Amino acid sequence: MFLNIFHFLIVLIDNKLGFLSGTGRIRHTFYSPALFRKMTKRTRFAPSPTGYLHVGGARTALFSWLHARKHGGAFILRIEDTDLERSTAESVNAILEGMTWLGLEYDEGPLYQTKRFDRYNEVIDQLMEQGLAYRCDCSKDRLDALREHAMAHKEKPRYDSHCRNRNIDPDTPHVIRFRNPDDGVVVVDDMVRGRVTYNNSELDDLIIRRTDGSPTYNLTVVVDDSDMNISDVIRGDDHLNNTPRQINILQALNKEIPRYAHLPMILGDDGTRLSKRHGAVSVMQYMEQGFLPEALLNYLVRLGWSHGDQEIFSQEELIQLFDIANVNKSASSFNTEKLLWLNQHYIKSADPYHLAHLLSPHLGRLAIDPTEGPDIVEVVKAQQERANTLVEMAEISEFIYRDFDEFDENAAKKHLRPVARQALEEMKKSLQALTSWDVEHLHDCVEQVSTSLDLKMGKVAQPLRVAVVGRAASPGIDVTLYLVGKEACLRRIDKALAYIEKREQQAKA
RNA sequence: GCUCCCUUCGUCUAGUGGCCUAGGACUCCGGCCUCUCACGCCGGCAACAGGGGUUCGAGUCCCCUAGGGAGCGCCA
Repeated sequence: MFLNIFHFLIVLIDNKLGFLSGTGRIRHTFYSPALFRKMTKRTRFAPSPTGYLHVGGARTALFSWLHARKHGGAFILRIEDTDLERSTAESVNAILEGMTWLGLEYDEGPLYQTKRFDRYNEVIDQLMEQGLAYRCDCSKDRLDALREHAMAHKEKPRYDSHCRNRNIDPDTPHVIRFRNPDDGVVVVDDMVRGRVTYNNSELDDLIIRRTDGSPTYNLTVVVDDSDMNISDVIRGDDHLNNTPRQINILQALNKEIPRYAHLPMILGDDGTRLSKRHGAVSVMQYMEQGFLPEALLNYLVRLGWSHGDQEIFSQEELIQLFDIANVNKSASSFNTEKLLWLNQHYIKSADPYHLAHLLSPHLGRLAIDPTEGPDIVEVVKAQQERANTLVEMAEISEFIYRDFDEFDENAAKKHLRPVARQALEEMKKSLQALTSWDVEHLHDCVEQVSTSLDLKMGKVAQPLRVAVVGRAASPGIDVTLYLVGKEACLRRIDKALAYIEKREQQAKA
């Protein structure tokens, strides 16, 4: 019953997302001739929907996607949801959202494993018939005892094949185990790790069907990769040790062995395993924090991969230059500082119109309505070189849209002093008289006041800046005045003059 | 514990036996530019985990040690 409800939900989500996301749902049915499939590279990303898309998963997806794109192949998304307890529809949603934001479009999928139980059972039955799998009714207690005993004797815990020839009654509760070869070796010829050899004596008879009848990971992965004609399996290196078992199952099934590439993991900035305490781990958190997808992608691709000394890559360059063979073997630590630098780079070089579109929601979060102010594109142009993130850009642009409450203490102390009063008063007069409020005239205006008072431009511009912005940093003074607008400028200069006045009174008292 | 994997500046990396006096990037520190903040430009600090071999020659090949990671589930 639970299973059925679950299926129903998945189908619902599937349909809904297809409608919502729009991307990545093109089905390349023309690939169907099996022969043609074998000739083209087919990669997949196969997350289990038990949480959001984190940066490690995103990089795995990226490498897989690049490998497929580079070779003109197909990139397939498969949802590994056989763990009915932990899989959720929200997670599926979050993963698809993350991939869409990053622009990792898939050619086929999302395919759900929960929809393929019949096929897994078919394969398991086939293995049973061929004597390559068997029923086992060993109790949890027995298995635990086995494990404890092995550990105590400094051995690797292995199932002892106790039920191999016991012919257990199909009607009693049981699991099904794969009969692993007893001797010989399995060689994994990995595209990044090189040749890794395992002794079959290290492996045991793993469970492929649970007591409740559901198939387990190592079986489903093998069946799916094979059925979907995956030519290159690119995944995290936590799966390296599963690979020999999977190869053995594939061989028992008489199926072709795909090429493997096991990617090193991504660690937090302190060198320990990435977790929530490292701040942002979900790719959507990066969106919320004002990162551009191209920056995150560029950062992620350089984690473990390089092309000489090149740091900046366009998507086209990546597809052209990426080579899975150049991927490092060792784990790397996530460094937010460098990501910020890349983000700034992409903000700097982005099209202002495009950026304006992305900035709007971040202004919205500060309860600013971008239409109640100057052209947002002008704001973006003015701030493009001084923001590391869109969040920062919104924050440093707040003064354009509304009056600040207090002057920044240090800035006011330094620039809003009695000596600045004359400059501010002159500026006020001059601005009041100005008929065309544009950058050029505003620039002339500040310059003229400086000259007439025989002051360096900084002596006028800085007090003026603090008066109008509230703090000591902003775009060029002319652009700043222009964006704030005449009315607000005059109002704020008055406020600054009042501040100076008050300060003078206090000094006397 | 056992099996497998990994190890170049703080971080990401270049390096495929002589091009290495170990290069680039981020960070940091100086300086220039400048109306501020940024941007940009110039300069600086900083690494081959340790020990044995092989070789005329080792960051690069081999072995050992140390450190780190993963797997050893009726999780994926």
